[in-house]
Amino acid sequence: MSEERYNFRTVEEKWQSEWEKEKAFKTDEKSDKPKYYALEMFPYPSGKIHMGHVRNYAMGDVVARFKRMQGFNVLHPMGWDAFGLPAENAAIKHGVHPAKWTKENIAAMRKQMKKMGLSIDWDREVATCDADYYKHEQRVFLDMLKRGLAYRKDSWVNWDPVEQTVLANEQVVDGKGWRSGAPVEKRKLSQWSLKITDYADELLNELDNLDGWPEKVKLMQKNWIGKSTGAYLYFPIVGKNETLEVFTTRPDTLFGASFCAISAQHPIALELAKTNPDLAKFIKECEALGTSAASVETAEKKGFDTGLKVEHPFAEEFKKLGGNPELPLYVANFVLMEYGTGAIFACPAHDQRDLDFARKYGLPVRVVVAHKDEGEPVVTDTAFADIEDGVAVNSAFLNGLPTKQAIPAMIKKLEEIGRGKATTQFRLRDWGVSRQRYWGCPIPVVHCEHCGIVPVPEKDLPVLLPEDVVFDGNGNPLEKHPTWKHTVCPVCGKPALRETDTFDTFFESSWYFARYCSPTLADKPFDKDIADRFLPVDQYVGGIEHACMHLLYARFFTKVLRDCGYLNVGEPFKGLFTQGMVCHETYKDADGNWLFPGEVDKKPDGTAVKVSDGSPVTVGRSEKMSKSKYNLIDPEDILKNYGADAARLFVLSDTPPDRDFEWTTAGIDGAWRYVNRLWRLAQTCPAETKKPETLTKEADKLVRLTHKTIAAVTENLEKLQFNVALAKLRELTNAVADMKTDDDAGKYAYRFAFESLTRMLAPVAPHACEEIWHEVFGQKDLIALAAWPAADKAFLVDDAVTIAVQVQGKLRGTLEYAKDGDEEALKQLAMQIPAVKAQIGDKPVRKIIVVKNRLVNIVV
RNA sequence: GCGGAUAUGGUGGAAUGGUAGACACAACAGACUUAAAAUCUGUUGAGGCUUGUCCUCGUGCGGGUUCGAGUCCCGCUAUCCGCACCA
Repeated sequence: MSEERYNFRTVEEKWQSEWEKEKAFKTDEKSDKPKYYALEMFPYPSGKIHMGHVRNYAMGDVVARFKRMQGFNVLHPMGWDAFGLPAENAAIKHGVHPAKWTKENIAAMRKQMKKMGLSIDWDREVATCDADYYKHEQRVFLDMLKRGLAYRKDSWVNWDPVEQTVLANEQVVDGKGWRSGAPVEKRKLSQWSLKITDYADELLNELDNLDGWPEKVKLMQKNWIGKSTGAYLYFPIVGKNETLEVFTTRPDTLFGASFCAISAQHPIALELAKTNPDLAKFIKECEALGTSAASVETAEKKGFDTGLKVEHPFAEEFKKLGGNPELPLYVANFVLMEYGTGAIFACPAHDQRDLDFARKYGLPVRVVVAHKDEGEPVVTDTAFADIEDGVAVNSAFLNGLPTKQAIPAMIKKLEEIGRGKATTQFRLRDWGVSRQRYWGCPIPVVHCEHCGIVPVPEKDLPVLLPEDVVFDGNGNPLEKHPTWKHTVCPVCGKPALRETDTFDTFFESSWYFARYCSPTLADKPFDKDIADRFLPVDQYVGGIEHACMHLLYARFFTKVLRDCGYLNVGEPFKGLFTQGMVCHETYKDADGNWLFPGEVDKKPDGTAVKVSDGSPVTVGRSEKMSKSKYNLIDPEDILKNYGADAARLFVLSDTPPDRDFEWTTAGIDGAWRYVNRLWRLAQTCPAETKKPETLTKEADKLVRLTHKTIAAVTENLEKLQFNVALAKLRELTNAVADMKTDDDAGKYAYRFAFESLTRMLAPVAPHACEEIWHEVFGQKDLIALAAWPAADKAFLVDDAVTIAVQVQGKLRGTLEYAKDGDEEALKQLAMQIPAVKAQIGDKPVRKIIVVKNRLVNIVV
């Protein structure tokens, strides 16, 4: 206590080992306290934690510690999303085995995370690449197979013809393989899919019950599921005994049809390409875009006229309206095979994409929807796609019908003549879980020539990954393994082949939150009773980038687990919070090369120079920290030089947690100074003083402020408004520092306020607060397990309030007035303010609006 | 392209439709010091003059609703996130 400077290194180390020794954060499954499950999205073990992790885990840890102090039995676990591509890339590049690479990365990251002082029950740690973990999901997969939820389906993949390997979307750069540089091809593979679409309605409907989720995420999931009602339409192909089936949400625009278009992967296109080399070439061109929807839809719209014609379902009427009932059929690069039927009919006047395409290829544009008030639109470069205020025109039997009635009217007519039928379509597609990769969970089935696909019997689980594999960047290492895939059929006993695909890593992350409930249970994924007690997760914290895929897959998986009898809950995450990214300024030297922050010396005027030679540096805007832009700050350095408390304080201060956060040196310096200031205030904290009969005015003010701060901070933390909570705590800190301690009232108030402050800061800066708790307040037990302070309501309201006085809604003065005081007298007082009088002048007062205890507004 | 979000001083941001700028950073001035660091005190949205308990303007841009709009509504612009094999 004699040290002037706070030594965070010894203090942080001391309490971290103390917490570990005491098993302070171990979750007692038998506790009768109410449970609280706090969870952050588990990390991929890349080898080092980054600032995004620091921000994420700081938030989750504050929630966990806050709830623990509020008396909850908190479950706060951590683990590793340990399968995935980077380990395999490292194996190809550096020759290190994925298992070894992953294990070492986990050890390094665990060490860093422990230095953050997170209140985690490390006894529950899981790594998804352990057979003890993945064997359970093999069993769940067999359940899915039994229930018909897992099935084989042809899917398109990016194929690198040089590496003979399937590429991930991120491995396709400008239509070429990132290592080989060869133009990618699309290949159709028979792969495992899960019927998430069976659950589409439930996934959609239950969003309404997820009150603890941000509206934006629920909206994104709703749009991702994309339930839309519309119709299938049938267009006979002229001169052939075939019919083109299309899906549309706007059958009411059928009389505006201009052409039909099919995807480059549509069976008709593939068939025609066999005898048409130009079309084959065009399809190749489309394939070079890869399989990602974004690249397909942002590419310049291109088409290829197949020469085929399709017949309009209402050929007679269409002819009478001046249309040519034989519509050209194009292959178009923007039509997705995965959605609907892979074929569309195009109405350029009322769909922007169709219009762009029609203009390019000189196809007709027929207006068939008018605005109900403004009449027929003039379509030049902008399609009129409004459905709220549209009315059908130039459309035979639909004329005059508002769009919303025209749609069902058209469907009814189509059904009558057998040229279409109503349907509900989901944008959501079944979840393709097959990956042609080594570093993943083996899919537990056997392909037998005689018996077909045979599940591996439960007694033979787990199907283990072989360790002796070769990584040369060519093909799937599992497929190429000399012996591994050769086995015998569990049914007939004849030689058979193992499935060499592994699971998508989203499979592991879809149920890890349940595994934490029973992390070491050998014969089952988790104990049903314990899972039912601790699930759903009360507060889940992670990045917004997972809004659709991970969060939807986890919801789906939970429902499947429920239906297979593993647990009773149907939704995994009761509360969800999505934090923003961590950003930093970017720097480039005169030659345009990126520079690390450490290579740059910033001047007070905002300009910057290179440390090495003083040459000028261009300061770019703040962007998401990334390796490619060199704008990284290593948490390791920060923890070493400033300590965990300062780092945690900084990432939670100033910026709302859901927004992007800008890392600055000034900011971390400021947080570090605050920890030191707290320490100095601790040094001057008076010894325990009996509460005097009456408090001085100043002491009373501080006590009141303390209670108000407790109330505000409690509310802010419940809402995860860490930045606002910390601002309030700063205010209280300033008030404590201003408190004179030359009388007993002052001594009492100081100590009371400072003790409350210490408790409230404990979740954010746990080490410093623990030290103060023991050294200044002489406590024997941990502050981590102490009680959260309670605000006394009697101190929350003041006798006098400040009333704003406005004229015409503009502030002209303020008044101190008794709380809930007489309104008539208040009005008179307000009128007496000179500035108010001056504003009113000789204008008559029309009315006076009084908002109780807040303001008076005089309208003249 | 489609879907989702964001925009307030020099900077990060605060603000149940009711006193815009809390809290912090930076900057400037002062105290302490041989000096620096640290610390403490003060000033700090812009403009104006009559320097006041003053006036005008001000929350990305253009409109609207209201006694009153950063907040609600309509239309833009810019930036960010996701788009199904990165996790």
